[in-house]
Amino acid sequence: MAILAALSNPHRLRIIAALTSGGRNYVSQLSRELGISRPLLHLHLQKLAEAGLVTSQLELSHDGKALNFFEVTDFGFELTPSLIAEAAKSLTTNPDK
Amino acid sequence: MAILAALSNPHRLRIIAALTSGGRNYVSQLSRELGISRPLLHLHLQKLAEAGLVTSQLELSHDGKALNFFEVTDFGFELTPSLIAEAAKSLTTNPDK
DNA sequence: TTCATGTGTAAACAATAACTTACAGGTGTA
DNA sequence: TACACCTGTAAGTTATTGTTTACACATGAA
Repeated sequence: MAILAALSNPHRLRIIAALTSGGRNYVSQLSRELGISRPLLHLHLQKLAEAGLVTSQLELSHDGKALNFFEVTDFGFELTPSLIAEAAKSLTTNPDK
Repeated sequence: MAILAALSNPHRLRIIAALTSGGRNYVSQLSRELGISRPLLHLHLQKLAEAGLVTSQLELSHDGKALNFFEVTDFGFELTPSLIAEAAKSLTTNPDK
């Protein structure tokens, strides 16, 4: 559910695409490549991370800057009516929001 | 993309679940079973139909009422980083919204 | 005719999500 | 010190969704 919500946004799809094709990257660099503001990218990365679609690890560059690298987890989900029906059961009992 | 957006809503997941488990159903009846108002259900069904996840066909009941039956299409999608990366290409060239 | 059923949709409002701007802090180099 | 990078986040605004209420119309039965 959180995964579907995370993927229902053009920016976030492009973020995953960029990280998939170009490999891991840090926030500021990625924001330049995608042409979206850093705070906005930060927010989207946050949602993707909450959904477990990306992970981050803070690293120190050679010149001492702290860079937060993101990369996609190699997830795999299948979307079929029956699987959705199964997943939807957790909605009635567990009011997600 | 429209598919992902359509699935990123609790109501719509429950609609698919209900139609998958209980088979085809018409709007008013479904709204009673799910406990959501008919206009609201109508709107959600509309979005699901636009995404191609459900189809509808108008039928006449024995007593002459026009009933609009909905059923799920047996779709199947796989969600992986590379498939998303591929799908995201159509976003840059084709501004969906 | 009136009532109960079914259909659809427009309009107004409420709740979320998206986005920008602005701030606060860190390091290394000139 | 001042600048150029990097990080994060809070606040305010705009845009998008979701939701309700109310309308309009059609059919069969009482």
